[in-house]
Amino acid sequence: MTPATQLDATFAALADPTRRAILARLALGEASVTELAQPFAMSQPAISKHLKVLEHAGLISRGRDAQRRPCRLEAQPLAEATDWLERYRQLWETNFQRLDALLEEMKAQREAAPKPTIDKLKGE
Amino acid sequence: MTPATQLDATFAALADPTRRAILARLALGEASVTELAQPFAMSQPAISKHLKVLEHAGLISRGRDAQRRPCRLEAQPLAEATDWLERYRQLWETNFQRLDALLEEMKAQREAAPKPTIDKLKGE
DNA sequence: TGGTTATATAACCCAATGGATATGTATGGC
DNA sequence: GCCATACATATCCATTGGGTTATATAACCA
Repeated sequence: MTPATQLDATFAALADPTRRAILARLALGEASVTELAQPFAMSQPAISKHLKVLEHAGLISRGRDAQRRPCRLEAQPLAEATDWLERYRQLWETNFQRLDALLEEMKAQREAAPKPTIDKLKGE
Repeated sequence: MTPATQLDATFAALADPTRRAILARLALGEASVTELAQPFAMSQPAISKHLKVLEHAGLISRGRDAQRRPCRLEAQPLAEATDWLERYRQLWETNFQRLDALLEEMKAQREAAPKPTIDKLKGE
């Protein structure tokens, strides 16, 4: 899977509150499908579908214990998603600093050339 | 918007590669719709739709400069998403340590009671 | 005023998603 | 072998999502 596709799958999987709740539950330890389904007002097949999505995204893996198929959290895709977010959050912060610097600069020569764009954006 | 709904919108917005690319571009500084559309083999309305999704998720905001509607990255939802991910990644790590401890314990008394589940999961 | 540029909206298409119910399959206990 | 348990798969349905083209709106320019 290409990195972009992996991120697609990871973020798409995380976009559903049921699936995030399942991951939250799995962060406390492995659990069977029935155990995972219990808190939700939803059919068991619906949960199985969600688990399939999570498994396809690599966010969980599953074992076998008699009839049970215990699910377990896999952290690597979460780490990749975090990395992506962190990277752009940092870029944004530096950009924000640059913007602030720009505003300072403009303030110094305010009368010479008014530029409404930045001021407007800054105010929002 | 409830926190869960906000996370829904944020992760759903991030699940599309075009939208992630737009955010990456905006991390370098604000840009107009046309500028954002230029790198993509996609119609302008398609980009406008993506921007609407990003704006609805609070990931961007928009100003006005004559006909242009400059877009600007908004970092707060990114921060919230990062927080969510970090929280569960950390929980998972502690859980992983507990699992390792459990494996040690089982190893010590291996002959008494074989439990295939954990071994299988560990191997994947 | 009329034209050009930048962007938004409308209407439509098709594929994917999230849910349901019904049924199939695998495993263990008796 | 038979039944129960745990889960998966099949099918269906309504909604959403990402794309298109065509058209409307908004702001500047001559």
